[in-house]
Amino acid sequence: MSAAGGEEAGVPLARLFAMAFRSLIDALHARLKETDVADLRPAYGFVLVAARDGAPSVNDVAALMGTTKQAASKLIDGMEADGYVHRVADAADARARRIRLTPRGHAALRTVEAVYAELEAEWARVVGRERLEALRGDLTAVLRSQNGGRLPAVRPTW
Amino acid sequence: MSAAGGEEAGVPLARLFAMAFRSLIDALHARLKETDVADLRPAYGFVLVAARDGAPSVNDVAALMGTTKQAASKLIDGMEADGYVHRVADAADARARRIRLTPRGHAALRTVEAVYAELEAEWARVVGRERLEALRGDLTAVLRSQNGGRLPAVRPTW
DNA sequence: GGACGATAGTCAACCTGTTTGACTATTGCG
DNA sequence: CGCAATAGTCAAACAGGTTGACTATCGTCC
Repeated sequence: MSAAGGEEAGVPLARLFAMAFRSLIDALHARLKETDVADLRPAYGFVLVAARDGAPSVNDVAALMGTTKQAASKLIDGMEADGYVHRVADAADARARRIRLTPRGHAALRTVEAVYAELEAEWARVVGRERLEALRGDLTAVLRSQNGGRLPAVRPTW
Repeated sequence: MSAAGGEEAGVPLARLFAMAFRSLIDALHARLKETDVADLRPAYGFVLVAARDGAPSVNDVAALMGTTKQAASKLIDGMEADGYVHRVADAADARARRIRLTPRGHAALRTVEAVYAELEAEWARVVGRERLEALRGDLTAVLRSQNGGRLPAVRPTW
């Protein structure tokens, strides 16, 4: 008797989300293993995207990830050591340091996005593009509605 | 179409899943804080449900969670110490030990299910019951199709 | 009916990532 | 100015997980 059995009735959404997340992240990093960004850790991708869209501070990263700023700082330390980002002084606030992508970071982002796009395409092949976008829209709507219009932090509380 | 770089343009599904999972788990445990099962750790719920549906072995739990059997054993140690489950000998295999719910485990499961049902109901209130079930069905379909018909492990690889 | 590889589980050591707590430097505001 | 609030770091402790080694039992093949 398998512990993964008894699945016919509605599987709890929490479990589905956990599996879906893990599934995507695992597949992504499995494929990245064969590229020049094989050392990418799971959390890196989120920071890379954030750094493309803006120039997040340590606190921004902490808020994005849902950790303390100390943990965010260490995460950035790692990414900096791996050459993906670097810290730059904030022109307007001498306390703050902003994260910027290095050339390697830009390249990594492009690779990640290409591979990730494939993964979503494979999902679309199963349920159809339309349902996939409905799913994205519904999820976004619920998360925003429960969070004052903003999106919550990403890191699973485990 | 909204301004470039905004979040309205497709948020990556991986991120949405991560946020959705965290959101549900956080809300669940926030509400459980005020019950008699305040010491429930995030992973416990999955094991409780598995132990309701069957009598999982340590290896079953490891497969369900996506960890090593050592980690699963430790998890069960904790649940046993907290009085939620206990290990019983397997009638057919002297090597195996099966997990069973204690009375407290059953009570906890009932509480968790009641609170969790509320959470899903709140989701349904935003997107509608129908779309929620479509979402559940689509997710289940994709995960199964990519996993030889079975559902994959739950624990996020982080 | 033994021998042997495979399987279930545990123990112990270690590793990684996160938190808690304390501290410095800068900012904004009364 | 004076001072609370904010941005960030350092350091120690912790939690949960992994790797590796080991025991006991099972199943199979001869």
